[in-house]
Amino acid sequence: MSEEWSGHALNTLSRAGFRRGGARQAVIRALADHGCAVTVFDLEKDLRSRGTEVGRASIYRALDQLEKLDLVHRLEIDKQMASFERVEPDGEHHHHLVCDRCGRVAPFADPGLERAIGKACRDSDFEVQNHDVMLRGLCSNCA
Amino acid sequence: MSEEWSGHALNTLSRAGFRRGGARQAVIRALADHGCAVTVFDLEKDLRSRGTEVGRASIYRALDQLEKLDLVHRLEIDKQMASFERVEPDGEHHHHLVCDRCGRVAPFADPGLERAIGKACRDSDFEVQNHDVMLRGLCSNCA
DNA sequence: ATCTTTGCAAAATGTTTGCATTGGT
DNA sequence: ACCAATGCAAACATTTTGCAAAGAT
Repeated sequence: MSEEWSGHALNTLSRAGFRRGGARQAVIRALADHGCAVTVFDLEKDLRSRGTEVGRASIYRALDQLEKLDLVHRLEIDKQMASFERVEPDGEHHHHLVCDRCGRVAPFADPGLERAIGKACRDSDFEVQNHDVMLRGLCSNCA
Repeated sequence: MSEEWSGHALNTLSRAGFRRGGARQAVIRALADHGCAVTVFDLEKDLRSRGTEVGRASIYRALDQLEKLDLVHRLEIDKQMASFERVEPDGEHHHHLVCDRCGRVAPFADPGLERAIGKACRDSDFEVQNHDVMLRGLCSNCA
C-alpha cells in the first residue's frame, strides 16, 4: 500500500479546496492498496470488508474528483464497469495485459514501448496528456 | 467505403452459419463506410439517415456477432458508449488520438510503435490476440 | 456559522433479453 | 416447412442527480 500516494492525493485535494470527508478518505485508502486497476465493485467490496460503509454515489463522486486532479486514471478494462488506478506522482506507470477468458489483469512495463509512444506523441498534432496500451488475449492458465 | 470488407464480413457470417438478415446487412453496410471507430449512436443515426430503420437491439446483436467473428473491434473511446470499427482482413490497423475536450478521434499508424508492441507481446506470458493504444489529450483546435 | 460532503432514493443512460412475428433458405 | 433474425417492450446494470441530514473548517 502506498502511503506516498495517499499523502500526495490528500494534499492535492486540500490545495484544490476540498475538505477531508470520511468517504473520500476511505476511497483514497482503498485505492492506495491497489497497485493496479480496480473495478468500482471491488473497491466497494474492499471498503465494506474493512468495515467502512460508503455510499456508492460517494465512491463515484470521489473517483471523479480524483480523476479531474489527475490522481487516478480511469480505464475501461471490463466492458461492464469502469476501473481505476492510482497515478504515481513520479510519472512511473505500467500497461495492462487482459485475459479475455478469465478476466485476469496483469500489469507490465516496457521502456522500449514507452519510447515508441513518446515518439508517436511528438509526431502527432495533439497535445497528448496520457496514454494507454491494452494487450488482450489469453493468459497462461487459459491458453 | 470498403466493398472488400463487407464482402469478407458477409462471407464469414455465411460460413459461420448465419443468414443474411436485413438488419445485419444494413449494419455491415454502415460499418463499411467508416474507416475509423463509430459509436453505436452514430451508427444508428447513419442507418436512419439512409432510410433503413433498424431496431437498436438488432444493431447490438449484429455488432456482437461481428465482434465474435473478429470482423469488428470494440473500443471504449467514449466513457458513455461503446464504439466499433472494422477489422481489416489483411491485418492493417491504426490506433487513436482522442481529444478530451471536443471528443475528436483521429486515427494514426506508426510502424515503430507496432514493432515495440510486438516485442512486448512476445515478452509477455499471454497469448496476445489484439492490442489497442489510445493517446488522450487536446487536439490542435482545442489546445 | 457556513459551506461541503455524504447517503439515500430516484432518475437517467446504455445494453441485454424474452417473445411473438417476420423473413431467409 | 423450418429455423434464424428482427423489433418491440421490458428488464437490467451501471452511473448520475436531487435533496435533506451530517460533518468539516
